[in-house]
Amino acid sequence: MKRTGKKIFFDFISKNGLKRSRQRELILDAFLSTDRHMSIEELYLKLRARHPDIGYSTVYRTMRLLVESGIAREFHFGDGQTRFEHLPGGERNDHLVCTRCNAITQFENETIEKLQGEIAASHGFLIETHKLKLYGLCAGCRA
Amino acid sequence: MKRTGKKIFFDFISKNGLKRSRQRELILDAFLSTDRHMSIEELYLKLRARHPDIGYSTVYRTMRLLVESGIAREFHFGDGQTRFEHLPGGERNDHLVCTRCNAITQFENETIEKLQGEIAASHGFLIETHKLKLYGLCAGCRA
DNA sequence: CACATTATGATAACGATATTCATAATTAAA
DNA sequence: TTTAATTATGAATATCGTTATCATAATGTG
Ligand SMILES: [Mn+2]
Ligand SMILES: [Mn+2]
Ligand SMILES: [Zn+2]
Ligand SMILES: [Zn+2]
Repeated sequence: MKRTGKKIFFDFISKNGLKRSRQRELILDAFLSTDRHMSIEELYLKLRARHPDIGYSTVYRTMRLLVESGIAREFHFGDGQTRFEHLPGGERNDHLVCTRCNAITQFENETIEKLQGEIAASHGFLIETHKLKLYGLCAGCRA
Repeated sequence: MKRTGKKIFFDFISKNGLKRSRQRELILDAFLSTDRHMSIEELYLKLRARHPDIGYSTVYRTMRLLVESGIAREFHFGDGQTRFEHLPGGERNDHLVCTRCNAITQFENETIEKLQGEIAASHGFLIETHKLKLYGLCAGCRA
């Protein structure tokens, strides 16, 4: 039985004495219904199409709550914009980032994960999270 | 016989029809004489102690030139500020970053490097550069 | 030296994000 | 279901790192 993103978020809301709102639910839905790596601006534009009354600030504020509640995670690629991805379904820390078309592909490699742990241990370091980005040209852009 | 950072930079300057200046040399010296990961602000403050006439803009512009000339490299950790490190001595892409005291330790692992290449190849991806950050608590902060 | 060109520093502009504030919506109590 | 306290909202403004503008100064080549 899996706790859906929605449940997690609204549990977080009530646990912290916050209140539900139409906007928060709309933003959450928009975020969950889209593939990873949306920026605030992209979410805002997507929402505004059907709900022109939602404010930019509310998107910012709600995304901050999604991060605090643990169902979203911030990502910083090269451009100035913060992007978000969902955590349910597992952390996605490892990406191929195309420097020409900005395409982003996720990957994961068990051996690398294990080696990261060994390296940290050898420094007495306790890993909380990690990021591995390979920047370059995607197959399409090389052609 | 190694080309010093200074030589590389001023070669770059003349090769591109630019001009030497007292400020550029001071900024370069300040950068080279400090350990990695200085931000613009930190460099500016360090310089201003002895040379109160140097402008913020010039530090920005000069750091951009250092990056273009290949002796410096931008880094974006979590905070809003861009930081720079020297390249002479090899690229340093892999770091342990302490989320409590912000200590940064560099590491490198041959196997991981090799696996990165294999992963990229399997996606038809051409790597230009990469970053691997392990975030967590350093030995000191765990104690 | 002359003079064309680039560099400088102060200031203003910029874009992403955060904060303020008056008003609206939510929630729990009565 | 009303009430009243509390939180949320959207518009506007502020903030912060960074970049652009511009008048003046320094550089360097002939
Ligand atoms: Mn990973
Ligand atoms: Mn590496
Ligand atoms: Zn591409
Ligand atoms: Zn630490």
